[in-house]
Amino acid sequence: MKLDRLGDFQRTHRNGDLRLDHVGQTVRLLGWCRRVRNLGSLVFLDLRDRWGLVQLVANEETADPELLAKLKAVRSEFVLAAEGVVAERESKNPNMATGDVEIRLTGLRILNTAAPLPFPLEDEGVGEDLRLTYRFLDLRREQLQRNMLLRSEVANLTRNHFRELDFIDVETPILTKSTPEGARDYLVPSRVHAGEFFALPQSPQLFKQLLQVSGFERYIQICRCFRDEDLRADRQPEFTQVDVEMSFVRQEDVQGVIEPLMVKLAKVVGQDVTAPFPRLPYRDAMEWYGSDKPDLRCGIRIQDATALFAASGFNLFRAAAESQGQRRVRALYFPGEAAGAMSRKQLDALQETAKQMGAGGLPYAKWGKDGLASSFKKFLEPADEATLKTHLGVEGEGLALFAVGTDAQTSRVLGDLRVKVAADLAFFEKDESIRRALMDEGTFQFLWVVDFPLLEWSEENERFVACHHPFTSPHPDDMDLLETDPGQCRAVAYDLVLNGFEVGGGSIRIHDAETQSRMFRAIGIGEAEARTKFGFLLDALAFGAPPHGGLALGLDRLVMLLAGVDNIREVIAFPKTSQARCLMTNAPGPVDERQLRELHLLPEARQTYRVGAVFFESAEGGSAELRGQALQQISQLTPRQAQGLVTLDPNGQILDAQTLSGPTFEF
RNA sequence: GGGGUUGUAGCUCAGUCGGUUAGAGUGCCAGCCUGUCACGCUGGAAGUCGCGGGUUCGAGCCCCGUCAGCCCCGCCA
Repeated sequence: MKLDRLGDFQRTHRNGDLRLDHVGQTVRLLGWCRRVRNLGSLVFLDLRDRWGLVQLVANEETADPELLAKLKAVRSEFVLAAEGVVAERESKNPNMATGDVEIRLTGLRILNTAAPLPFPLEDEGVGEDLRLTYRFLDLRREQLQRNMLLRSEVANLTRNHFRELDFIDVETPILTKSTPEGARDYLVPSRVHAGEFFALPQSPQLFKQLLQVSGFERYIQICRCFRDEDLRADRQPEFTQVDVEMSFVRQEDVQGVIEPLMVKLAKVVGQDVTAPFPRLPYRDAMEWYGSDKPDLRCGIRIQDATALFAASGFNLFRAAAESQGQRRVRALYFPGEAAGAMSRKQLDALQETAKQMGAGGLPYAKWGKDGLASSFKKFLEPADEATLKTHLGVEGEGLALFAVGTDAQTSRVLGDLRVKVAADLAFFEKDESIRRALMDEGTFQFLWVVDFPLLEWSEENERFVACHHPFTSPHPDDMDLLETDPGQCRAVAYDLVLNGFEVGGGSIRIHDAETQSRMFRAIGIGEAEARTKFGFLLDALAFGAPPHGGLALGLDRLVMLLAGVDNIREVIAFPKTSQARCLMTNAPGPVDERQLRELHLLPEARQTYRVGAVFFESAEGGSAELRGQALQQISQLTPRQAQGLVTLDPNGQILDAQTLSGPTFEF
């Protein structure tokens, strides 16, 4: 098909903006054909641009035959420039923003054709591998256009927010140094320095701290970070971080800068949230919610029920009560008729889930229409039941689930079931207030989890490792524990949590060399090692480092939650699959051997040198040093007639040498 | 590294107990159609049943392996 040129065509309006006010005006529009409806001598076409959709029309009576023929040749996703007059429609479409008007065509340019798309843009259920292979088409879909627009809006609001607060945006290196602690690094081989590597940043952590030493006081960067770890629905190997660092601040100061930003961002998607957000110590979060990132849309709390079973006939529970706190009985109580109506089959399914999370079983007590049903009913005297009901706060119907074990075990199981079960029950629960208590869908529940432990014991490394990172300040009240009981030492570290997702994390940093040394010592990094790995940081701390702290927000995850989608790929233009591939570009891919050699990742190939007493040169390149070696070899081999072919391996070892007869001038 | 799940026409899917020529909707192509807007009607083309092997008289279906997508555990300072 012969294409038209854009030429001097100038767009006069955005397609989505046209209204009855425009009737009578001649307009020039650009965009893609969403669909043609050809009724024979009357043809409709929906033209889409970034701002909306408008209907074009032409008919046999009024339109130029050539124009009509051209219009009929248009297929979905052709790129068009259209000129026409805005007219009120004969039959209006109330489902369309521009549904009152249409454009009576007076001119049409086909700027480009389009092959039939591999998948329909309207369809929601298209396979994700296909969508990722043709991501440029996928991004034409309304949902992704909306998501990318939202993301852009969030980034702009964020920049403006920090700009108003006098933060400075500083770029930090992408080619940087591998950090020994934490996630696996993506490595970049250095061509100039054989055998050495850059690492892509997991975060600009040290740089932003050094910028505080430099005196910038308030730093912000929206930057890409990289972690070579396995993916999840909310985790990509490269991701964007809103990176913040401030001098002369306490934890509350950092939080006080972030909270109003969250209020603004929530507002973009019509959510009213109020600052300050609740602060929840890590210990309470684990005790009440079994998670360090609790979803507070669910109001149910884990309760300790150990003491109730001190004299129980149920051995499992009594043994825990007698374990002196080593093991406990903890419970979740879900009120409501939906909970009381849980079937045996559903409870069995829950038990399976619990077992997969490492629980031995899932004892339950259910108060339904027919009274009490329980997996340990035979051990429950009427008096015990009454105590249990009082303790758990049972009124009317409901379901209690129990877990027995160490705190870590029971937290994990109950923390997970808390949200899962509550969400399921809320779906069926008829009582509005109970439903809200179970799961208040459609709200944003921010909170800060604070007072994280500074260190945790790593079985793998047989030493303590930093929970957050090794630059996190110990809690001032716990400073002595660093040496006496490191596991109990709290950190001045805080996570921002939204609806069960960690959307940010930060800490007050260590700003004096002595504390930093104590920290390194606590995690088994010796003085020499600290010097090699973090020498520049230790130096910096020695030259007037101000007290400082900050935080990083996961922009992708935040936008995901704002967009109300359950996958981070939906808010990233060109994401990787869960196997860390790009299906569109097929990255990562193999590279030429030549490239590998340049990067010193493959040994240099064997090389044959033509050498002679008068001059020598390489036949196919080779290395200058080895040419000299080849010459030496041939002169030893044939002292009088030093000319020939010498093949050396990359280390200069002779693989083959032969003399050539006669003078060497013919080279 | 481990577990689960999916893979059939361009797309979304159905496919019974292992049994004749693997179907539907949609998209695509052609024709008709003056008020459509998921236009309608008629006709047509379209398949390496992810790939490889095995069992069987016979495999889309059963078995083994493998690849890819998705979810989870480990991992993610």
